[in-house]
Amino acid sequence: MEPKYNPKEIEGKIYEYWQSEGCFVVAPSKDKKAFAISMPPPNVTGQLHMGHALDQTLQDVLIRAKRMQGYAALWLPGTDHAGIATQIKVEESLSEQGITRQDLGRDKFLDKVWEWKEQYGGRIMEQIKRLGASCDWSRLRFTMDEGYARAVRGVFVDLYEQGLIYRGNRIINWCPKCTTALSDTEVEHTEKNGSFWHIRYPLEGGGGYITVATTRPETMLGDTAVVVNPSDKRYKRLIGRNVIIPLVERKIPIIADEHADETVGTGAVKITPAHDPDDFEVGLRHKLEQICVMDERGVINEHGGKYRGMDRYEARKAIIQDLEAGDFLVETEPHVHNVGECYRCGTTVEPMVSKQWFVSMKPLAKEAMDVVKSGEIEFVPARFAKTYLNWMENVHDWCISRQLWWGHRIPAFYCDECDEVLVTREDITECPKCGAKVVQDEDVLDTWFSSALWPFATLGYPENTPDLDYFYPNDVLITGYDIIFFWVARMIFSGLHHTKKKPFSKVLIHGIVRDGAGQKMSKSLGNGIDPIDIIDEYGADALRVQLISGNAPGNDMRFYTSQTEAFRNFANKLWNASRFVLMNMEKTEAEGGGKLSGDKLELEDKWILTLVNALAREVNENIEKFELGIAFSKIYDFIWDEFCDWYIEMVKPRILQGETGVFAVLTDVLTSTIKLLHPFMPFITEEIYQNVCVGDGDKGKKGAYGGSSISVAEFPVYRADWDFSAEAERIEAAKTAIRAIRNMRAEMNVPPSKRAKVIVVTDEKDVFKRSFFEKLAYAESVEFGKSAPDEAERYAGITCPIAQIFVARDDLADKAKERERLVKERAFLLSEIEMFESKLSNVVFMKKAPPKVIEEQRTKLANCRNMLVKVEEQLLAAAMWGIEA
RNA sequence: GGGCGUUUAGCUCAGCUGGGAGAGCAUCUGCCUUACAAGCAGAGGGUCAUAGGUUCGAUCCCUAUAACGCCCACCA
Repeated sequence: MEPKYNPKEIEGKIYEYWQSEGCFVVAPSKDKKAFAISMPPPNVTGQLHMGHALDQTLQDVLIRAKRMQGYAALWLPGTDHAGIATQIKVEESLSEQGITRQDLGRDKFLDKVWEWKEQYGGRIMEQIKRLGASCDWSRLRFTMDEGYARAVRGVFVDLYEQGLIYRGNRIINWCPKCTTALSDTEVEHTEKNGSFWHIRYPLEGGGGYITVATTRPETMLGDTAVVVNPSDKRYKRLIGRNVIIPLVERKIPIIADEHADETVGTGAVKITPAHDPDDFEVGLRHKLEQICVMDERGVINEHGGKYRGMDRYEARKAIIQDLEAGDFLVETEPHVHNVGECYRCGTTVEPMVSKQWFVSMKPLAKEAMDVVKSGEIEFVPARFAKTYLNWMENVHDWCISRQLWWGHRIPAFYCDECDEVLVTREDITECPKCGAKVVQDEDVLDTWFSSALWPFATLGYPENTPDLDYFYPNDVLITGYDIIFFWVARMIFSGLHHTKKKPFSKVLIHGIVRDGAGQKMSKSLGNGIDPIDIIDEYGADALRVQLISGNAPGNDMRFYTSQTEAFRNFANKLWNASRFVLMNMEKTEAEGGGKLSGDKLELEDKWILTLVNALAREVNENIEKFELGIAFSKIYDFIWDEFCDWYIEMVKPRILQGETGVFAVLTDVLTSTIKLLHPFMPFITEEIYQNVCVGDGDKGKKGAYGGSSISVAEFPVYRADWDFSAEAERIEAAKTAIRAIRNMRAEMNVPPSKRAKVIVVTDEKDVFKRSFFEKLAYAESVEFGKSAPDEAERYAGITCPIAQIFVARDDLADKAKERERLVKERAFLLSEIEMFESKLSNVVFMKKAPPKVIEEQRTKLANCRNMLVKVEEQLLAAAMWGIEA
């Protein structure tokens, strides 16, 4: 093993080893319980970003832990065709050659997209492998592969036949750049500074004006009414009269509707049913005409008179100029309002009436809410259930048709002759009713319509396959809070409706990864950090644990490479500890991994075994609660602080003396520890396992990846027979003593090279081993005594729980510093004592506090008092030998 | 207009169901102590946002306030 851990050298070959051993391939098994996670499918042509890395890591930690715990653990990977995103990408690349998709035509364009998919489709999966993801790659799926497409089509037909999918002319969000309809979730709202234009609409036949206010004057081209509130006294007499739209010169009525709010604007609202969701509703109530004034690119159409051919913003400018010129513009008021933007391209969305396909949400939403309310599906952290329910409560019908070419084509066929609409599982060419030719709907389905089926369509649905039976419902879904509505919600109602089962039991939600300045990482800002670069430099393990550490569930986190470095260092620490064990084992030809027998164990062995044992228990508990970061930090602390800094140092003298039995403990502890760590840091733990952990299970040849992998080893659990709490406490006392000596020496600036005689006064000699002080506390020699040494002035005294330590101070330090230390110590003890005393003399505390707490306080008080006595003795002695106290 | 989150050491953040606050980085001091300088040993640094309340006891529970951030919503 090299002195420095070099992840780059080993990660690739380890991943290959796992794959060749088939460590991640899983099948239904009678002997095992299933545990299944479906990977949120990334965009097929996308590239790995930090958000994925976080998401993948969480899933991998869980699935690896479950695999080791003996579950048939399935992590099913796959990619999403990502309709708009992919189509835009391919169109962009074509436009570099000056080609549009229309030039190519639908079929040829789709060929190009498939080519594109073939070219880039494997990229992100390869990147996910770099992270160490333990997916069952034999089950890789794609949302447009053959079986999946059948599932999607079947579901569409089912919903249609059940009356839950309908086609209708309704107002939808339209992206003029992507030239497609969008669902509500695909629109992002941003606050923008705009204007509120007050415009005079002259009354028909003269007699004045009614002033309306609007933020989008260009829509006046499609106005079909002005509404006022029926109780608005200002306008009561005008209800029923007509106004003439300025510039347009069209006559429209003034009507009464509650929609108008007296307190907003002028209290009179112009109504454009074809271009505003509110107005659309008003229009329906009053049977108003819908005049669509824009084409699919947001350009004014033939209904716009002289403005025809202008882009919507050009038209707005021109209209305002003309209004001003015609003295129709009363006022221009600055106004902040929310503008909807396309989540893919950022273009301002245009509400438009259009014929689209919709999923009827109300009937589906009820069950989807019940299952969360009852706790059958549990969100972690729980607060996201509220977010989910709130959304589901107010959900609108879901517009699922997209005017794109890349995606699942809507399986609806229209008859040329009899206008029959046919929604079918198989393609048809002629109308079964009249025999005329039929044409298929041009549109495709919302990508999210197909990804909503992911947990079951990937397992064979609609066929009732053994896989579906065994791995469905999934156990956990892991994803970011930003796609709860897009995906999680839709999977829940889709799963419930189509399979009659919930798709998963728990939803683990995480936040997003931001850059060091707290900014969202994005391509346009150029502040993204490429996970692959990080892996290249620091290793996948370091990246993984960084991503799951130091942040509360569901919260966002910031990414600092200084953190990655810290975890890289941790990997190196573990590496070197393992190297130490291995090197010494080879040197002494000791056998590791032998059976541990309790009667041969030293105190410190029992101590460390007790700690690993407790660690195993806690890590299991934390993982069960999805507290992965907490679990990891416990392992981290154990390895670095307890195992490396204390245990290994404690046993070094034994190794030097040629004791070989200690290697059984060393390898046992190391093996348990790296098993616990493996889900978090899979690569380094495998490498160590293969090199050091001889004798574990059916391990093959050392260093050759010959035998079984740690990834399928048994996960450590708590064992009552390895719990030596009493002995462990003794070692803590020894540690305290050693720390106290170090502390004193440091305060007096004594270099480690200056060794000093140590006298230990204690009743428990075996706790305070000579070698501990020699190795860990720079002792020159160690003596045990029954009481303080005679020439007290030649020693610095340190008071600890079950011992008093005297360090020969002849050459160590000046007396003034020593006195200072004692005085400080005394002051500290006095303040502690005062605090405990006041607590214990509080009658209400004594009456109400739990006995355990009272006992604790008492013990602490007693300890402090004992120590105070010793400290004062020393101060007294100091006074006797002439140091002012 | 609703809902949610955050506020803890110089920086970034932990702190699981209340019993006197931790990590990493940074800073300071001393060490190349044969696993590791990507290291070892020590140190400094916090009235846990503010004001009330519950409690024997509050960083933790309740109420209000402030600042910042996020999500949802058809206010022209």
